[in-house]
Amino acid sequence: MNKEVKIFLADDHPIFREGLKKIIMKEKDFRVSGAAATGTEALEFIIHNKPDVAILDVSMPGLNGIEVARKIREKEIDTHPVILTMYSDEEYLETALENGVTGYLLKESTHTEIIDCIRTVLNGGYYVSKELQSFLINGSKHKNNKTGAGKAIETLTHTEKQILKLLSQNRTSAQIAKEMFISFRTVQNHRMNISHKLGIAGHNSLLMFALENQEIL
Amino acid sequence: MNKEVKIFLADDHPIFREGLKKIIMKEKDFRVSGAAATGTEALEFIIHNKPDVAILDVSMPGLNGIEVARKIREKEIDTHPVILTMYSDEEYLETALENGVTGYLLKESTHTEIIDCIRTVLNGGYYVSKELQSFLINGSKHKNNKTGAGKAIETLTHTEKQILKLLSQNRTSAQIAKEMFISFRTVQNHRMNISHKLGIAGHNSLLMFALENQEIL
DNA sequence: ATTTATATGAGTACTTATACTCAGGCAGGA
DNA sequence: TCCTGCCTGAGTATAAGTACTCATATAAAT
Repeated sequence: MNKEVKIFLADDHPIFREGLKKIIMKEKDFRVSGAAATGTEALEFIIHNKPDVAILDVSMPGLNGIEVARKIREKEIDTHPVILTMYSDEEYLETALENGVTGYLLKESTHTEIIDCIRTVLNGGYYVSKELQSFLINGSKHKNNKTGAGKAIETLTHTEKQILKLLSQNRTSAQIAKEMFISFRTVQNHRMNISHKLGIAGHNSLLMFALENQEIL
Repeated sequence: MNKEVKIFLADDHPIFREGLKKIIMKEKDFRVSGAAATGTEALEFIIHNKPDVAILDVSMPGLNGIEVARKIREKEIDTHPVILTMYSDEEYLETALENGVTGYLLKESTHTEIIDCIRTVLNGGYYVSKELQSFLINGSKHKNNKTGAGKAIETLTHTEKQILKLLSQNRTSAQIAKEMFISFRTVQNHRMNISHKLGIAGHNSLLMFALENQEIL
């Protein structure tokens, strides 16, 4: 592993680029081989220079970081894309993972986390920032939907859709049970089944889904 | 003018602090005399060390950058506060200027802009990032949609609004506590206080409110 | 006829949110 | 100085959701 690791940076904030560069250059075997402020520039550089790792901001002019990652995979370039973002947004993470991203960092990350992440993806592993790991638990296992929530909804049965609809009106399981003349345990079971079908998990995540999709239920 | 200029940095993102530090240290007469990740730490350092310039992030745990600036003026400390923020938000700029801020930079700023800004405020001048200067000229106010909820929201304190905002991103109390460096019991207390102020009660009702009003938080 | 999907119900454990209570610290105003 | 508002933290109790397990019944599909 004594070869020098080429790392590329893309972020539209000059200060951030400087900070990242400084952190990376503290590692003796790492080298910053280039930097860009837009997704388009980034992709061009990556295609021509094939760095080992590309650290990509999500919000950039032109292509965003996730789109750059997708292009990297489409063109079968041997560069590990690492996403670096301000927000701990579940949806971004999922989309990123679906597009071949193997490292996902928040800008709150410490030096150690950044270096850990780079080394992990270099070794072929996945690295997701601690704050986001709760989202990950079910996300990568099954389900490749989420690009079209509508598709996933179609796999739900009539009863399940009915429960989702009532959920979106902020009813509790007990209230739904009463309205549907079934046990509240049955409602809970349906909720779990729905969550599994949709590939979601965690507190309130089903409620959030119901709210976001209430017009197509 | 041959005295060394002491500059202090406050930002909760380690990468950003590194980047800023690097940019500032390229100037021979500038020195980074300290850095902090929270507003409270920042204020303490500024009081004790009285740097010439304090570069303050807006969104930080504890006090935010603008609050730190206000404290600096209240305590009549001879430090020039410079606000550094992600968002080109008119309201923030106004509040900042009202609180004695003489420099207002966006995180998109280039090296040159940052250095220019520091030199300008050192000379007693005002520096506002180009992207924001339009707001200064036509001091227009196109806000205030008092939808009833809007009025209630205005009675909330800054901390309460921050918690509501995080809630709207589907964070749990424990996650919010971690992000704000406070106990999750305190978060729960804030949630109860918010509910009382807004006149709402019951499971998920606060989450629902946060979701419905997330764009005006 | 066996499998499969669906609907129903329950046991158990754990996490999270709501709803009270109380209290200390700190800053600003009357 | 006292009072008030805000932030902080905790004790206790209850309600609700999540996450697994298991079981039964029925209808449709193979």
